[in-house]
Amino acid sequence: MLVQQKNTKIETCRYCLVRKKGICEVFGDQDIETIDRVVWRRNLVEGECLYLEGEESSYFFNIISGGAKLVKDLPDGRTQITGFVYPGDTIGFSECGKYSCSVQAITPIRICVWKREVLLKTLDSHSRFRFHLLDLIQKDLAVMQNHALLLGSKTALERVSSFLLLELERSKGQNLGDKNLYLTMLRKDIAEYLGLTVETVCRIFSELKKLEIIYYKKPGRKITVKNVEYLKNYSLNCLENTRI
Amino acid sequence: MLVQQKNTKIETCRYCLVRKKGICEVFGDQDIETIDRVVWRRNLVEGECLYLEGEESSYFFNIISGGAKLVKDLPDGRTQITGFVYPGDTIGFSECGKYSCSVQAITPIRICVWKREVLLKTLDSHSRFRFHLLDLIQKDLAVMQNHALLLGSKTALERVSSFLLLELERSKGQNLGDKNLYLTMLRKDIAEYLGLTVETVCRIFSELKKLEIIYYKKPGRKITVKNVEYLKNYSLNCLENTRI
DNA sequence: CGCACACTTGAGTAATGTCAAAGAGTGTGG
DNA sequence: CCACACTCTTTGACATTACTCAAGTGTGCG
Repeated sequence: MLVQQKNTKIETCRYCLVRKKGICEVFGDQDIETIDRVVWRRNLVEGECLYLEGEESSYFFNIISGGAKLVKDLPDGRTQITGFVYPGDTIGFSECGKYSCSVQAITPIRICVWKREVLLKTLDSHSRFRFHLLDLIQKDLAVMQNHALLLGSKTALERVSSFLLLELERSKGQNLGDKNLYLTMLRKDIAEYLGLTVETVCRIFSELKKLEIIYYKKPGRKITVKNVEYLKNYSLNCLENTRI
Repeated sequence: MLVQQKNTKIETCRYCLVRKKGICEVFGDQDIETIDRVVWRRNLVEGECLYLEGEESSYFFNIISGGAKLVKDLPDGRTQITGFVYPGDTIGFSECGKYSCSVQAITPIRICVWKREVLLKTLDSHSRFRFHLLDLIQKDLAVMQNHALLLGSKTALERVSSFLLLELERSKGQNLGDKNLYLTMLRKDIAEYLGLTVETVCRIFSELKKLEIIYYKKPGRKITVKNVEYLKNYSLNCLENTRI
């Protein structure tokens, strides 16, 4: 899956790919021109890190294209992926001036860079924006709580099912059918996100395939969900407050 | 551990027990008088729920005294505690207008109630408050990410050690010595917080006691940490970004 | 004093992890 | 264009951790 970087020469916020998603959707055409003058853009290759956990945080970032994972590491090499981010998502929230996790590109990505002070100044002068930003973080918090439920209480089958439903939901925007999803990340990433091993994730994938609940051919990236209801039963997403 | 409700008759924000903690610490004496006129207070008995996951959310709350747990349930009875809150902590953040988890008192508690609009209006007219609130939520998010690391990647021993260190940190405010901590919650709560069973939590407590890393007498609520370094090694809190 | 509830401990089990190896896709260089 | 090397995925056999079930201990409260 290739990410096109087109017409960087005339790239402006106004015609940004994520103009109507996430953080920027509250800005009118006039505001967005102001924003345009204070942000800039950057590319990262697959595998590159945007920042590391614990680093001094002076910037916020908006994903324009591609995907990245939020990572926390233990000293002995175990890692936990706390989330995946995609176009329109904002990252760089911090605690005590330090990033609380690392961000690594899982595809080539293009990002928009806001200096922290710029964002805060914008916050100060734009009432709708404040509430919008607050809503975004509250959503992040709710998503993390859901994920804690998954990690702390669900079985491997339930975790993988929940994950597939989230990915199916996320795929709605892209023009695969409403039963197809495309996994940007490796099995290893899925495992580290779900608190399982690669082998367990693979086994559950195979099992779901054997039960004809999902279907996929060899590369295993494009998945067709043949029976959403079963997946929902397995996932126990009781309150349906899914979405990434 | 009894929670005193004293002089409710003349209770004002100015002399509030959490005047200098959490959300209110940014307010000057003049601001706090304004706040005083728009908030009110409420008591809950042990075990009572403040609100339930999925409920329409119109309020924010500040814990004045006592402790509560944030809970998410699965349809079959399994539950995950996503956090504990104590005096000075603010709860009620929501997603799409609904609370993202339930809140249940683990001791008698007294809370301060802010209507959502009041908080937002205050936000709008008080610059320092906005950044403070943003900081608070970012901290919550960082704490949840740490907890996801614990739930997804740590062993039972590591989880319990991490938990004890967090509780030790939290006990700094109370005047137990710097090696003592008091657990407000049941073993069952600890288990549901750490994604383990009661039995496993008990076994690890016993093991740590046998190794003389911690010490406690029968009720098992007051714990003395005899060897913090061992606990830190076990916990793998690599970046030390602990605190609840 | 005795009941209820929380905590603790033990024995056996089930779920997931570990280790190992094979299969499949992709890219590189001869 | 093919062969080789690399990485990712998948599967199998076995090990281990944590769970389940059960019983016993202790404490506080009526």
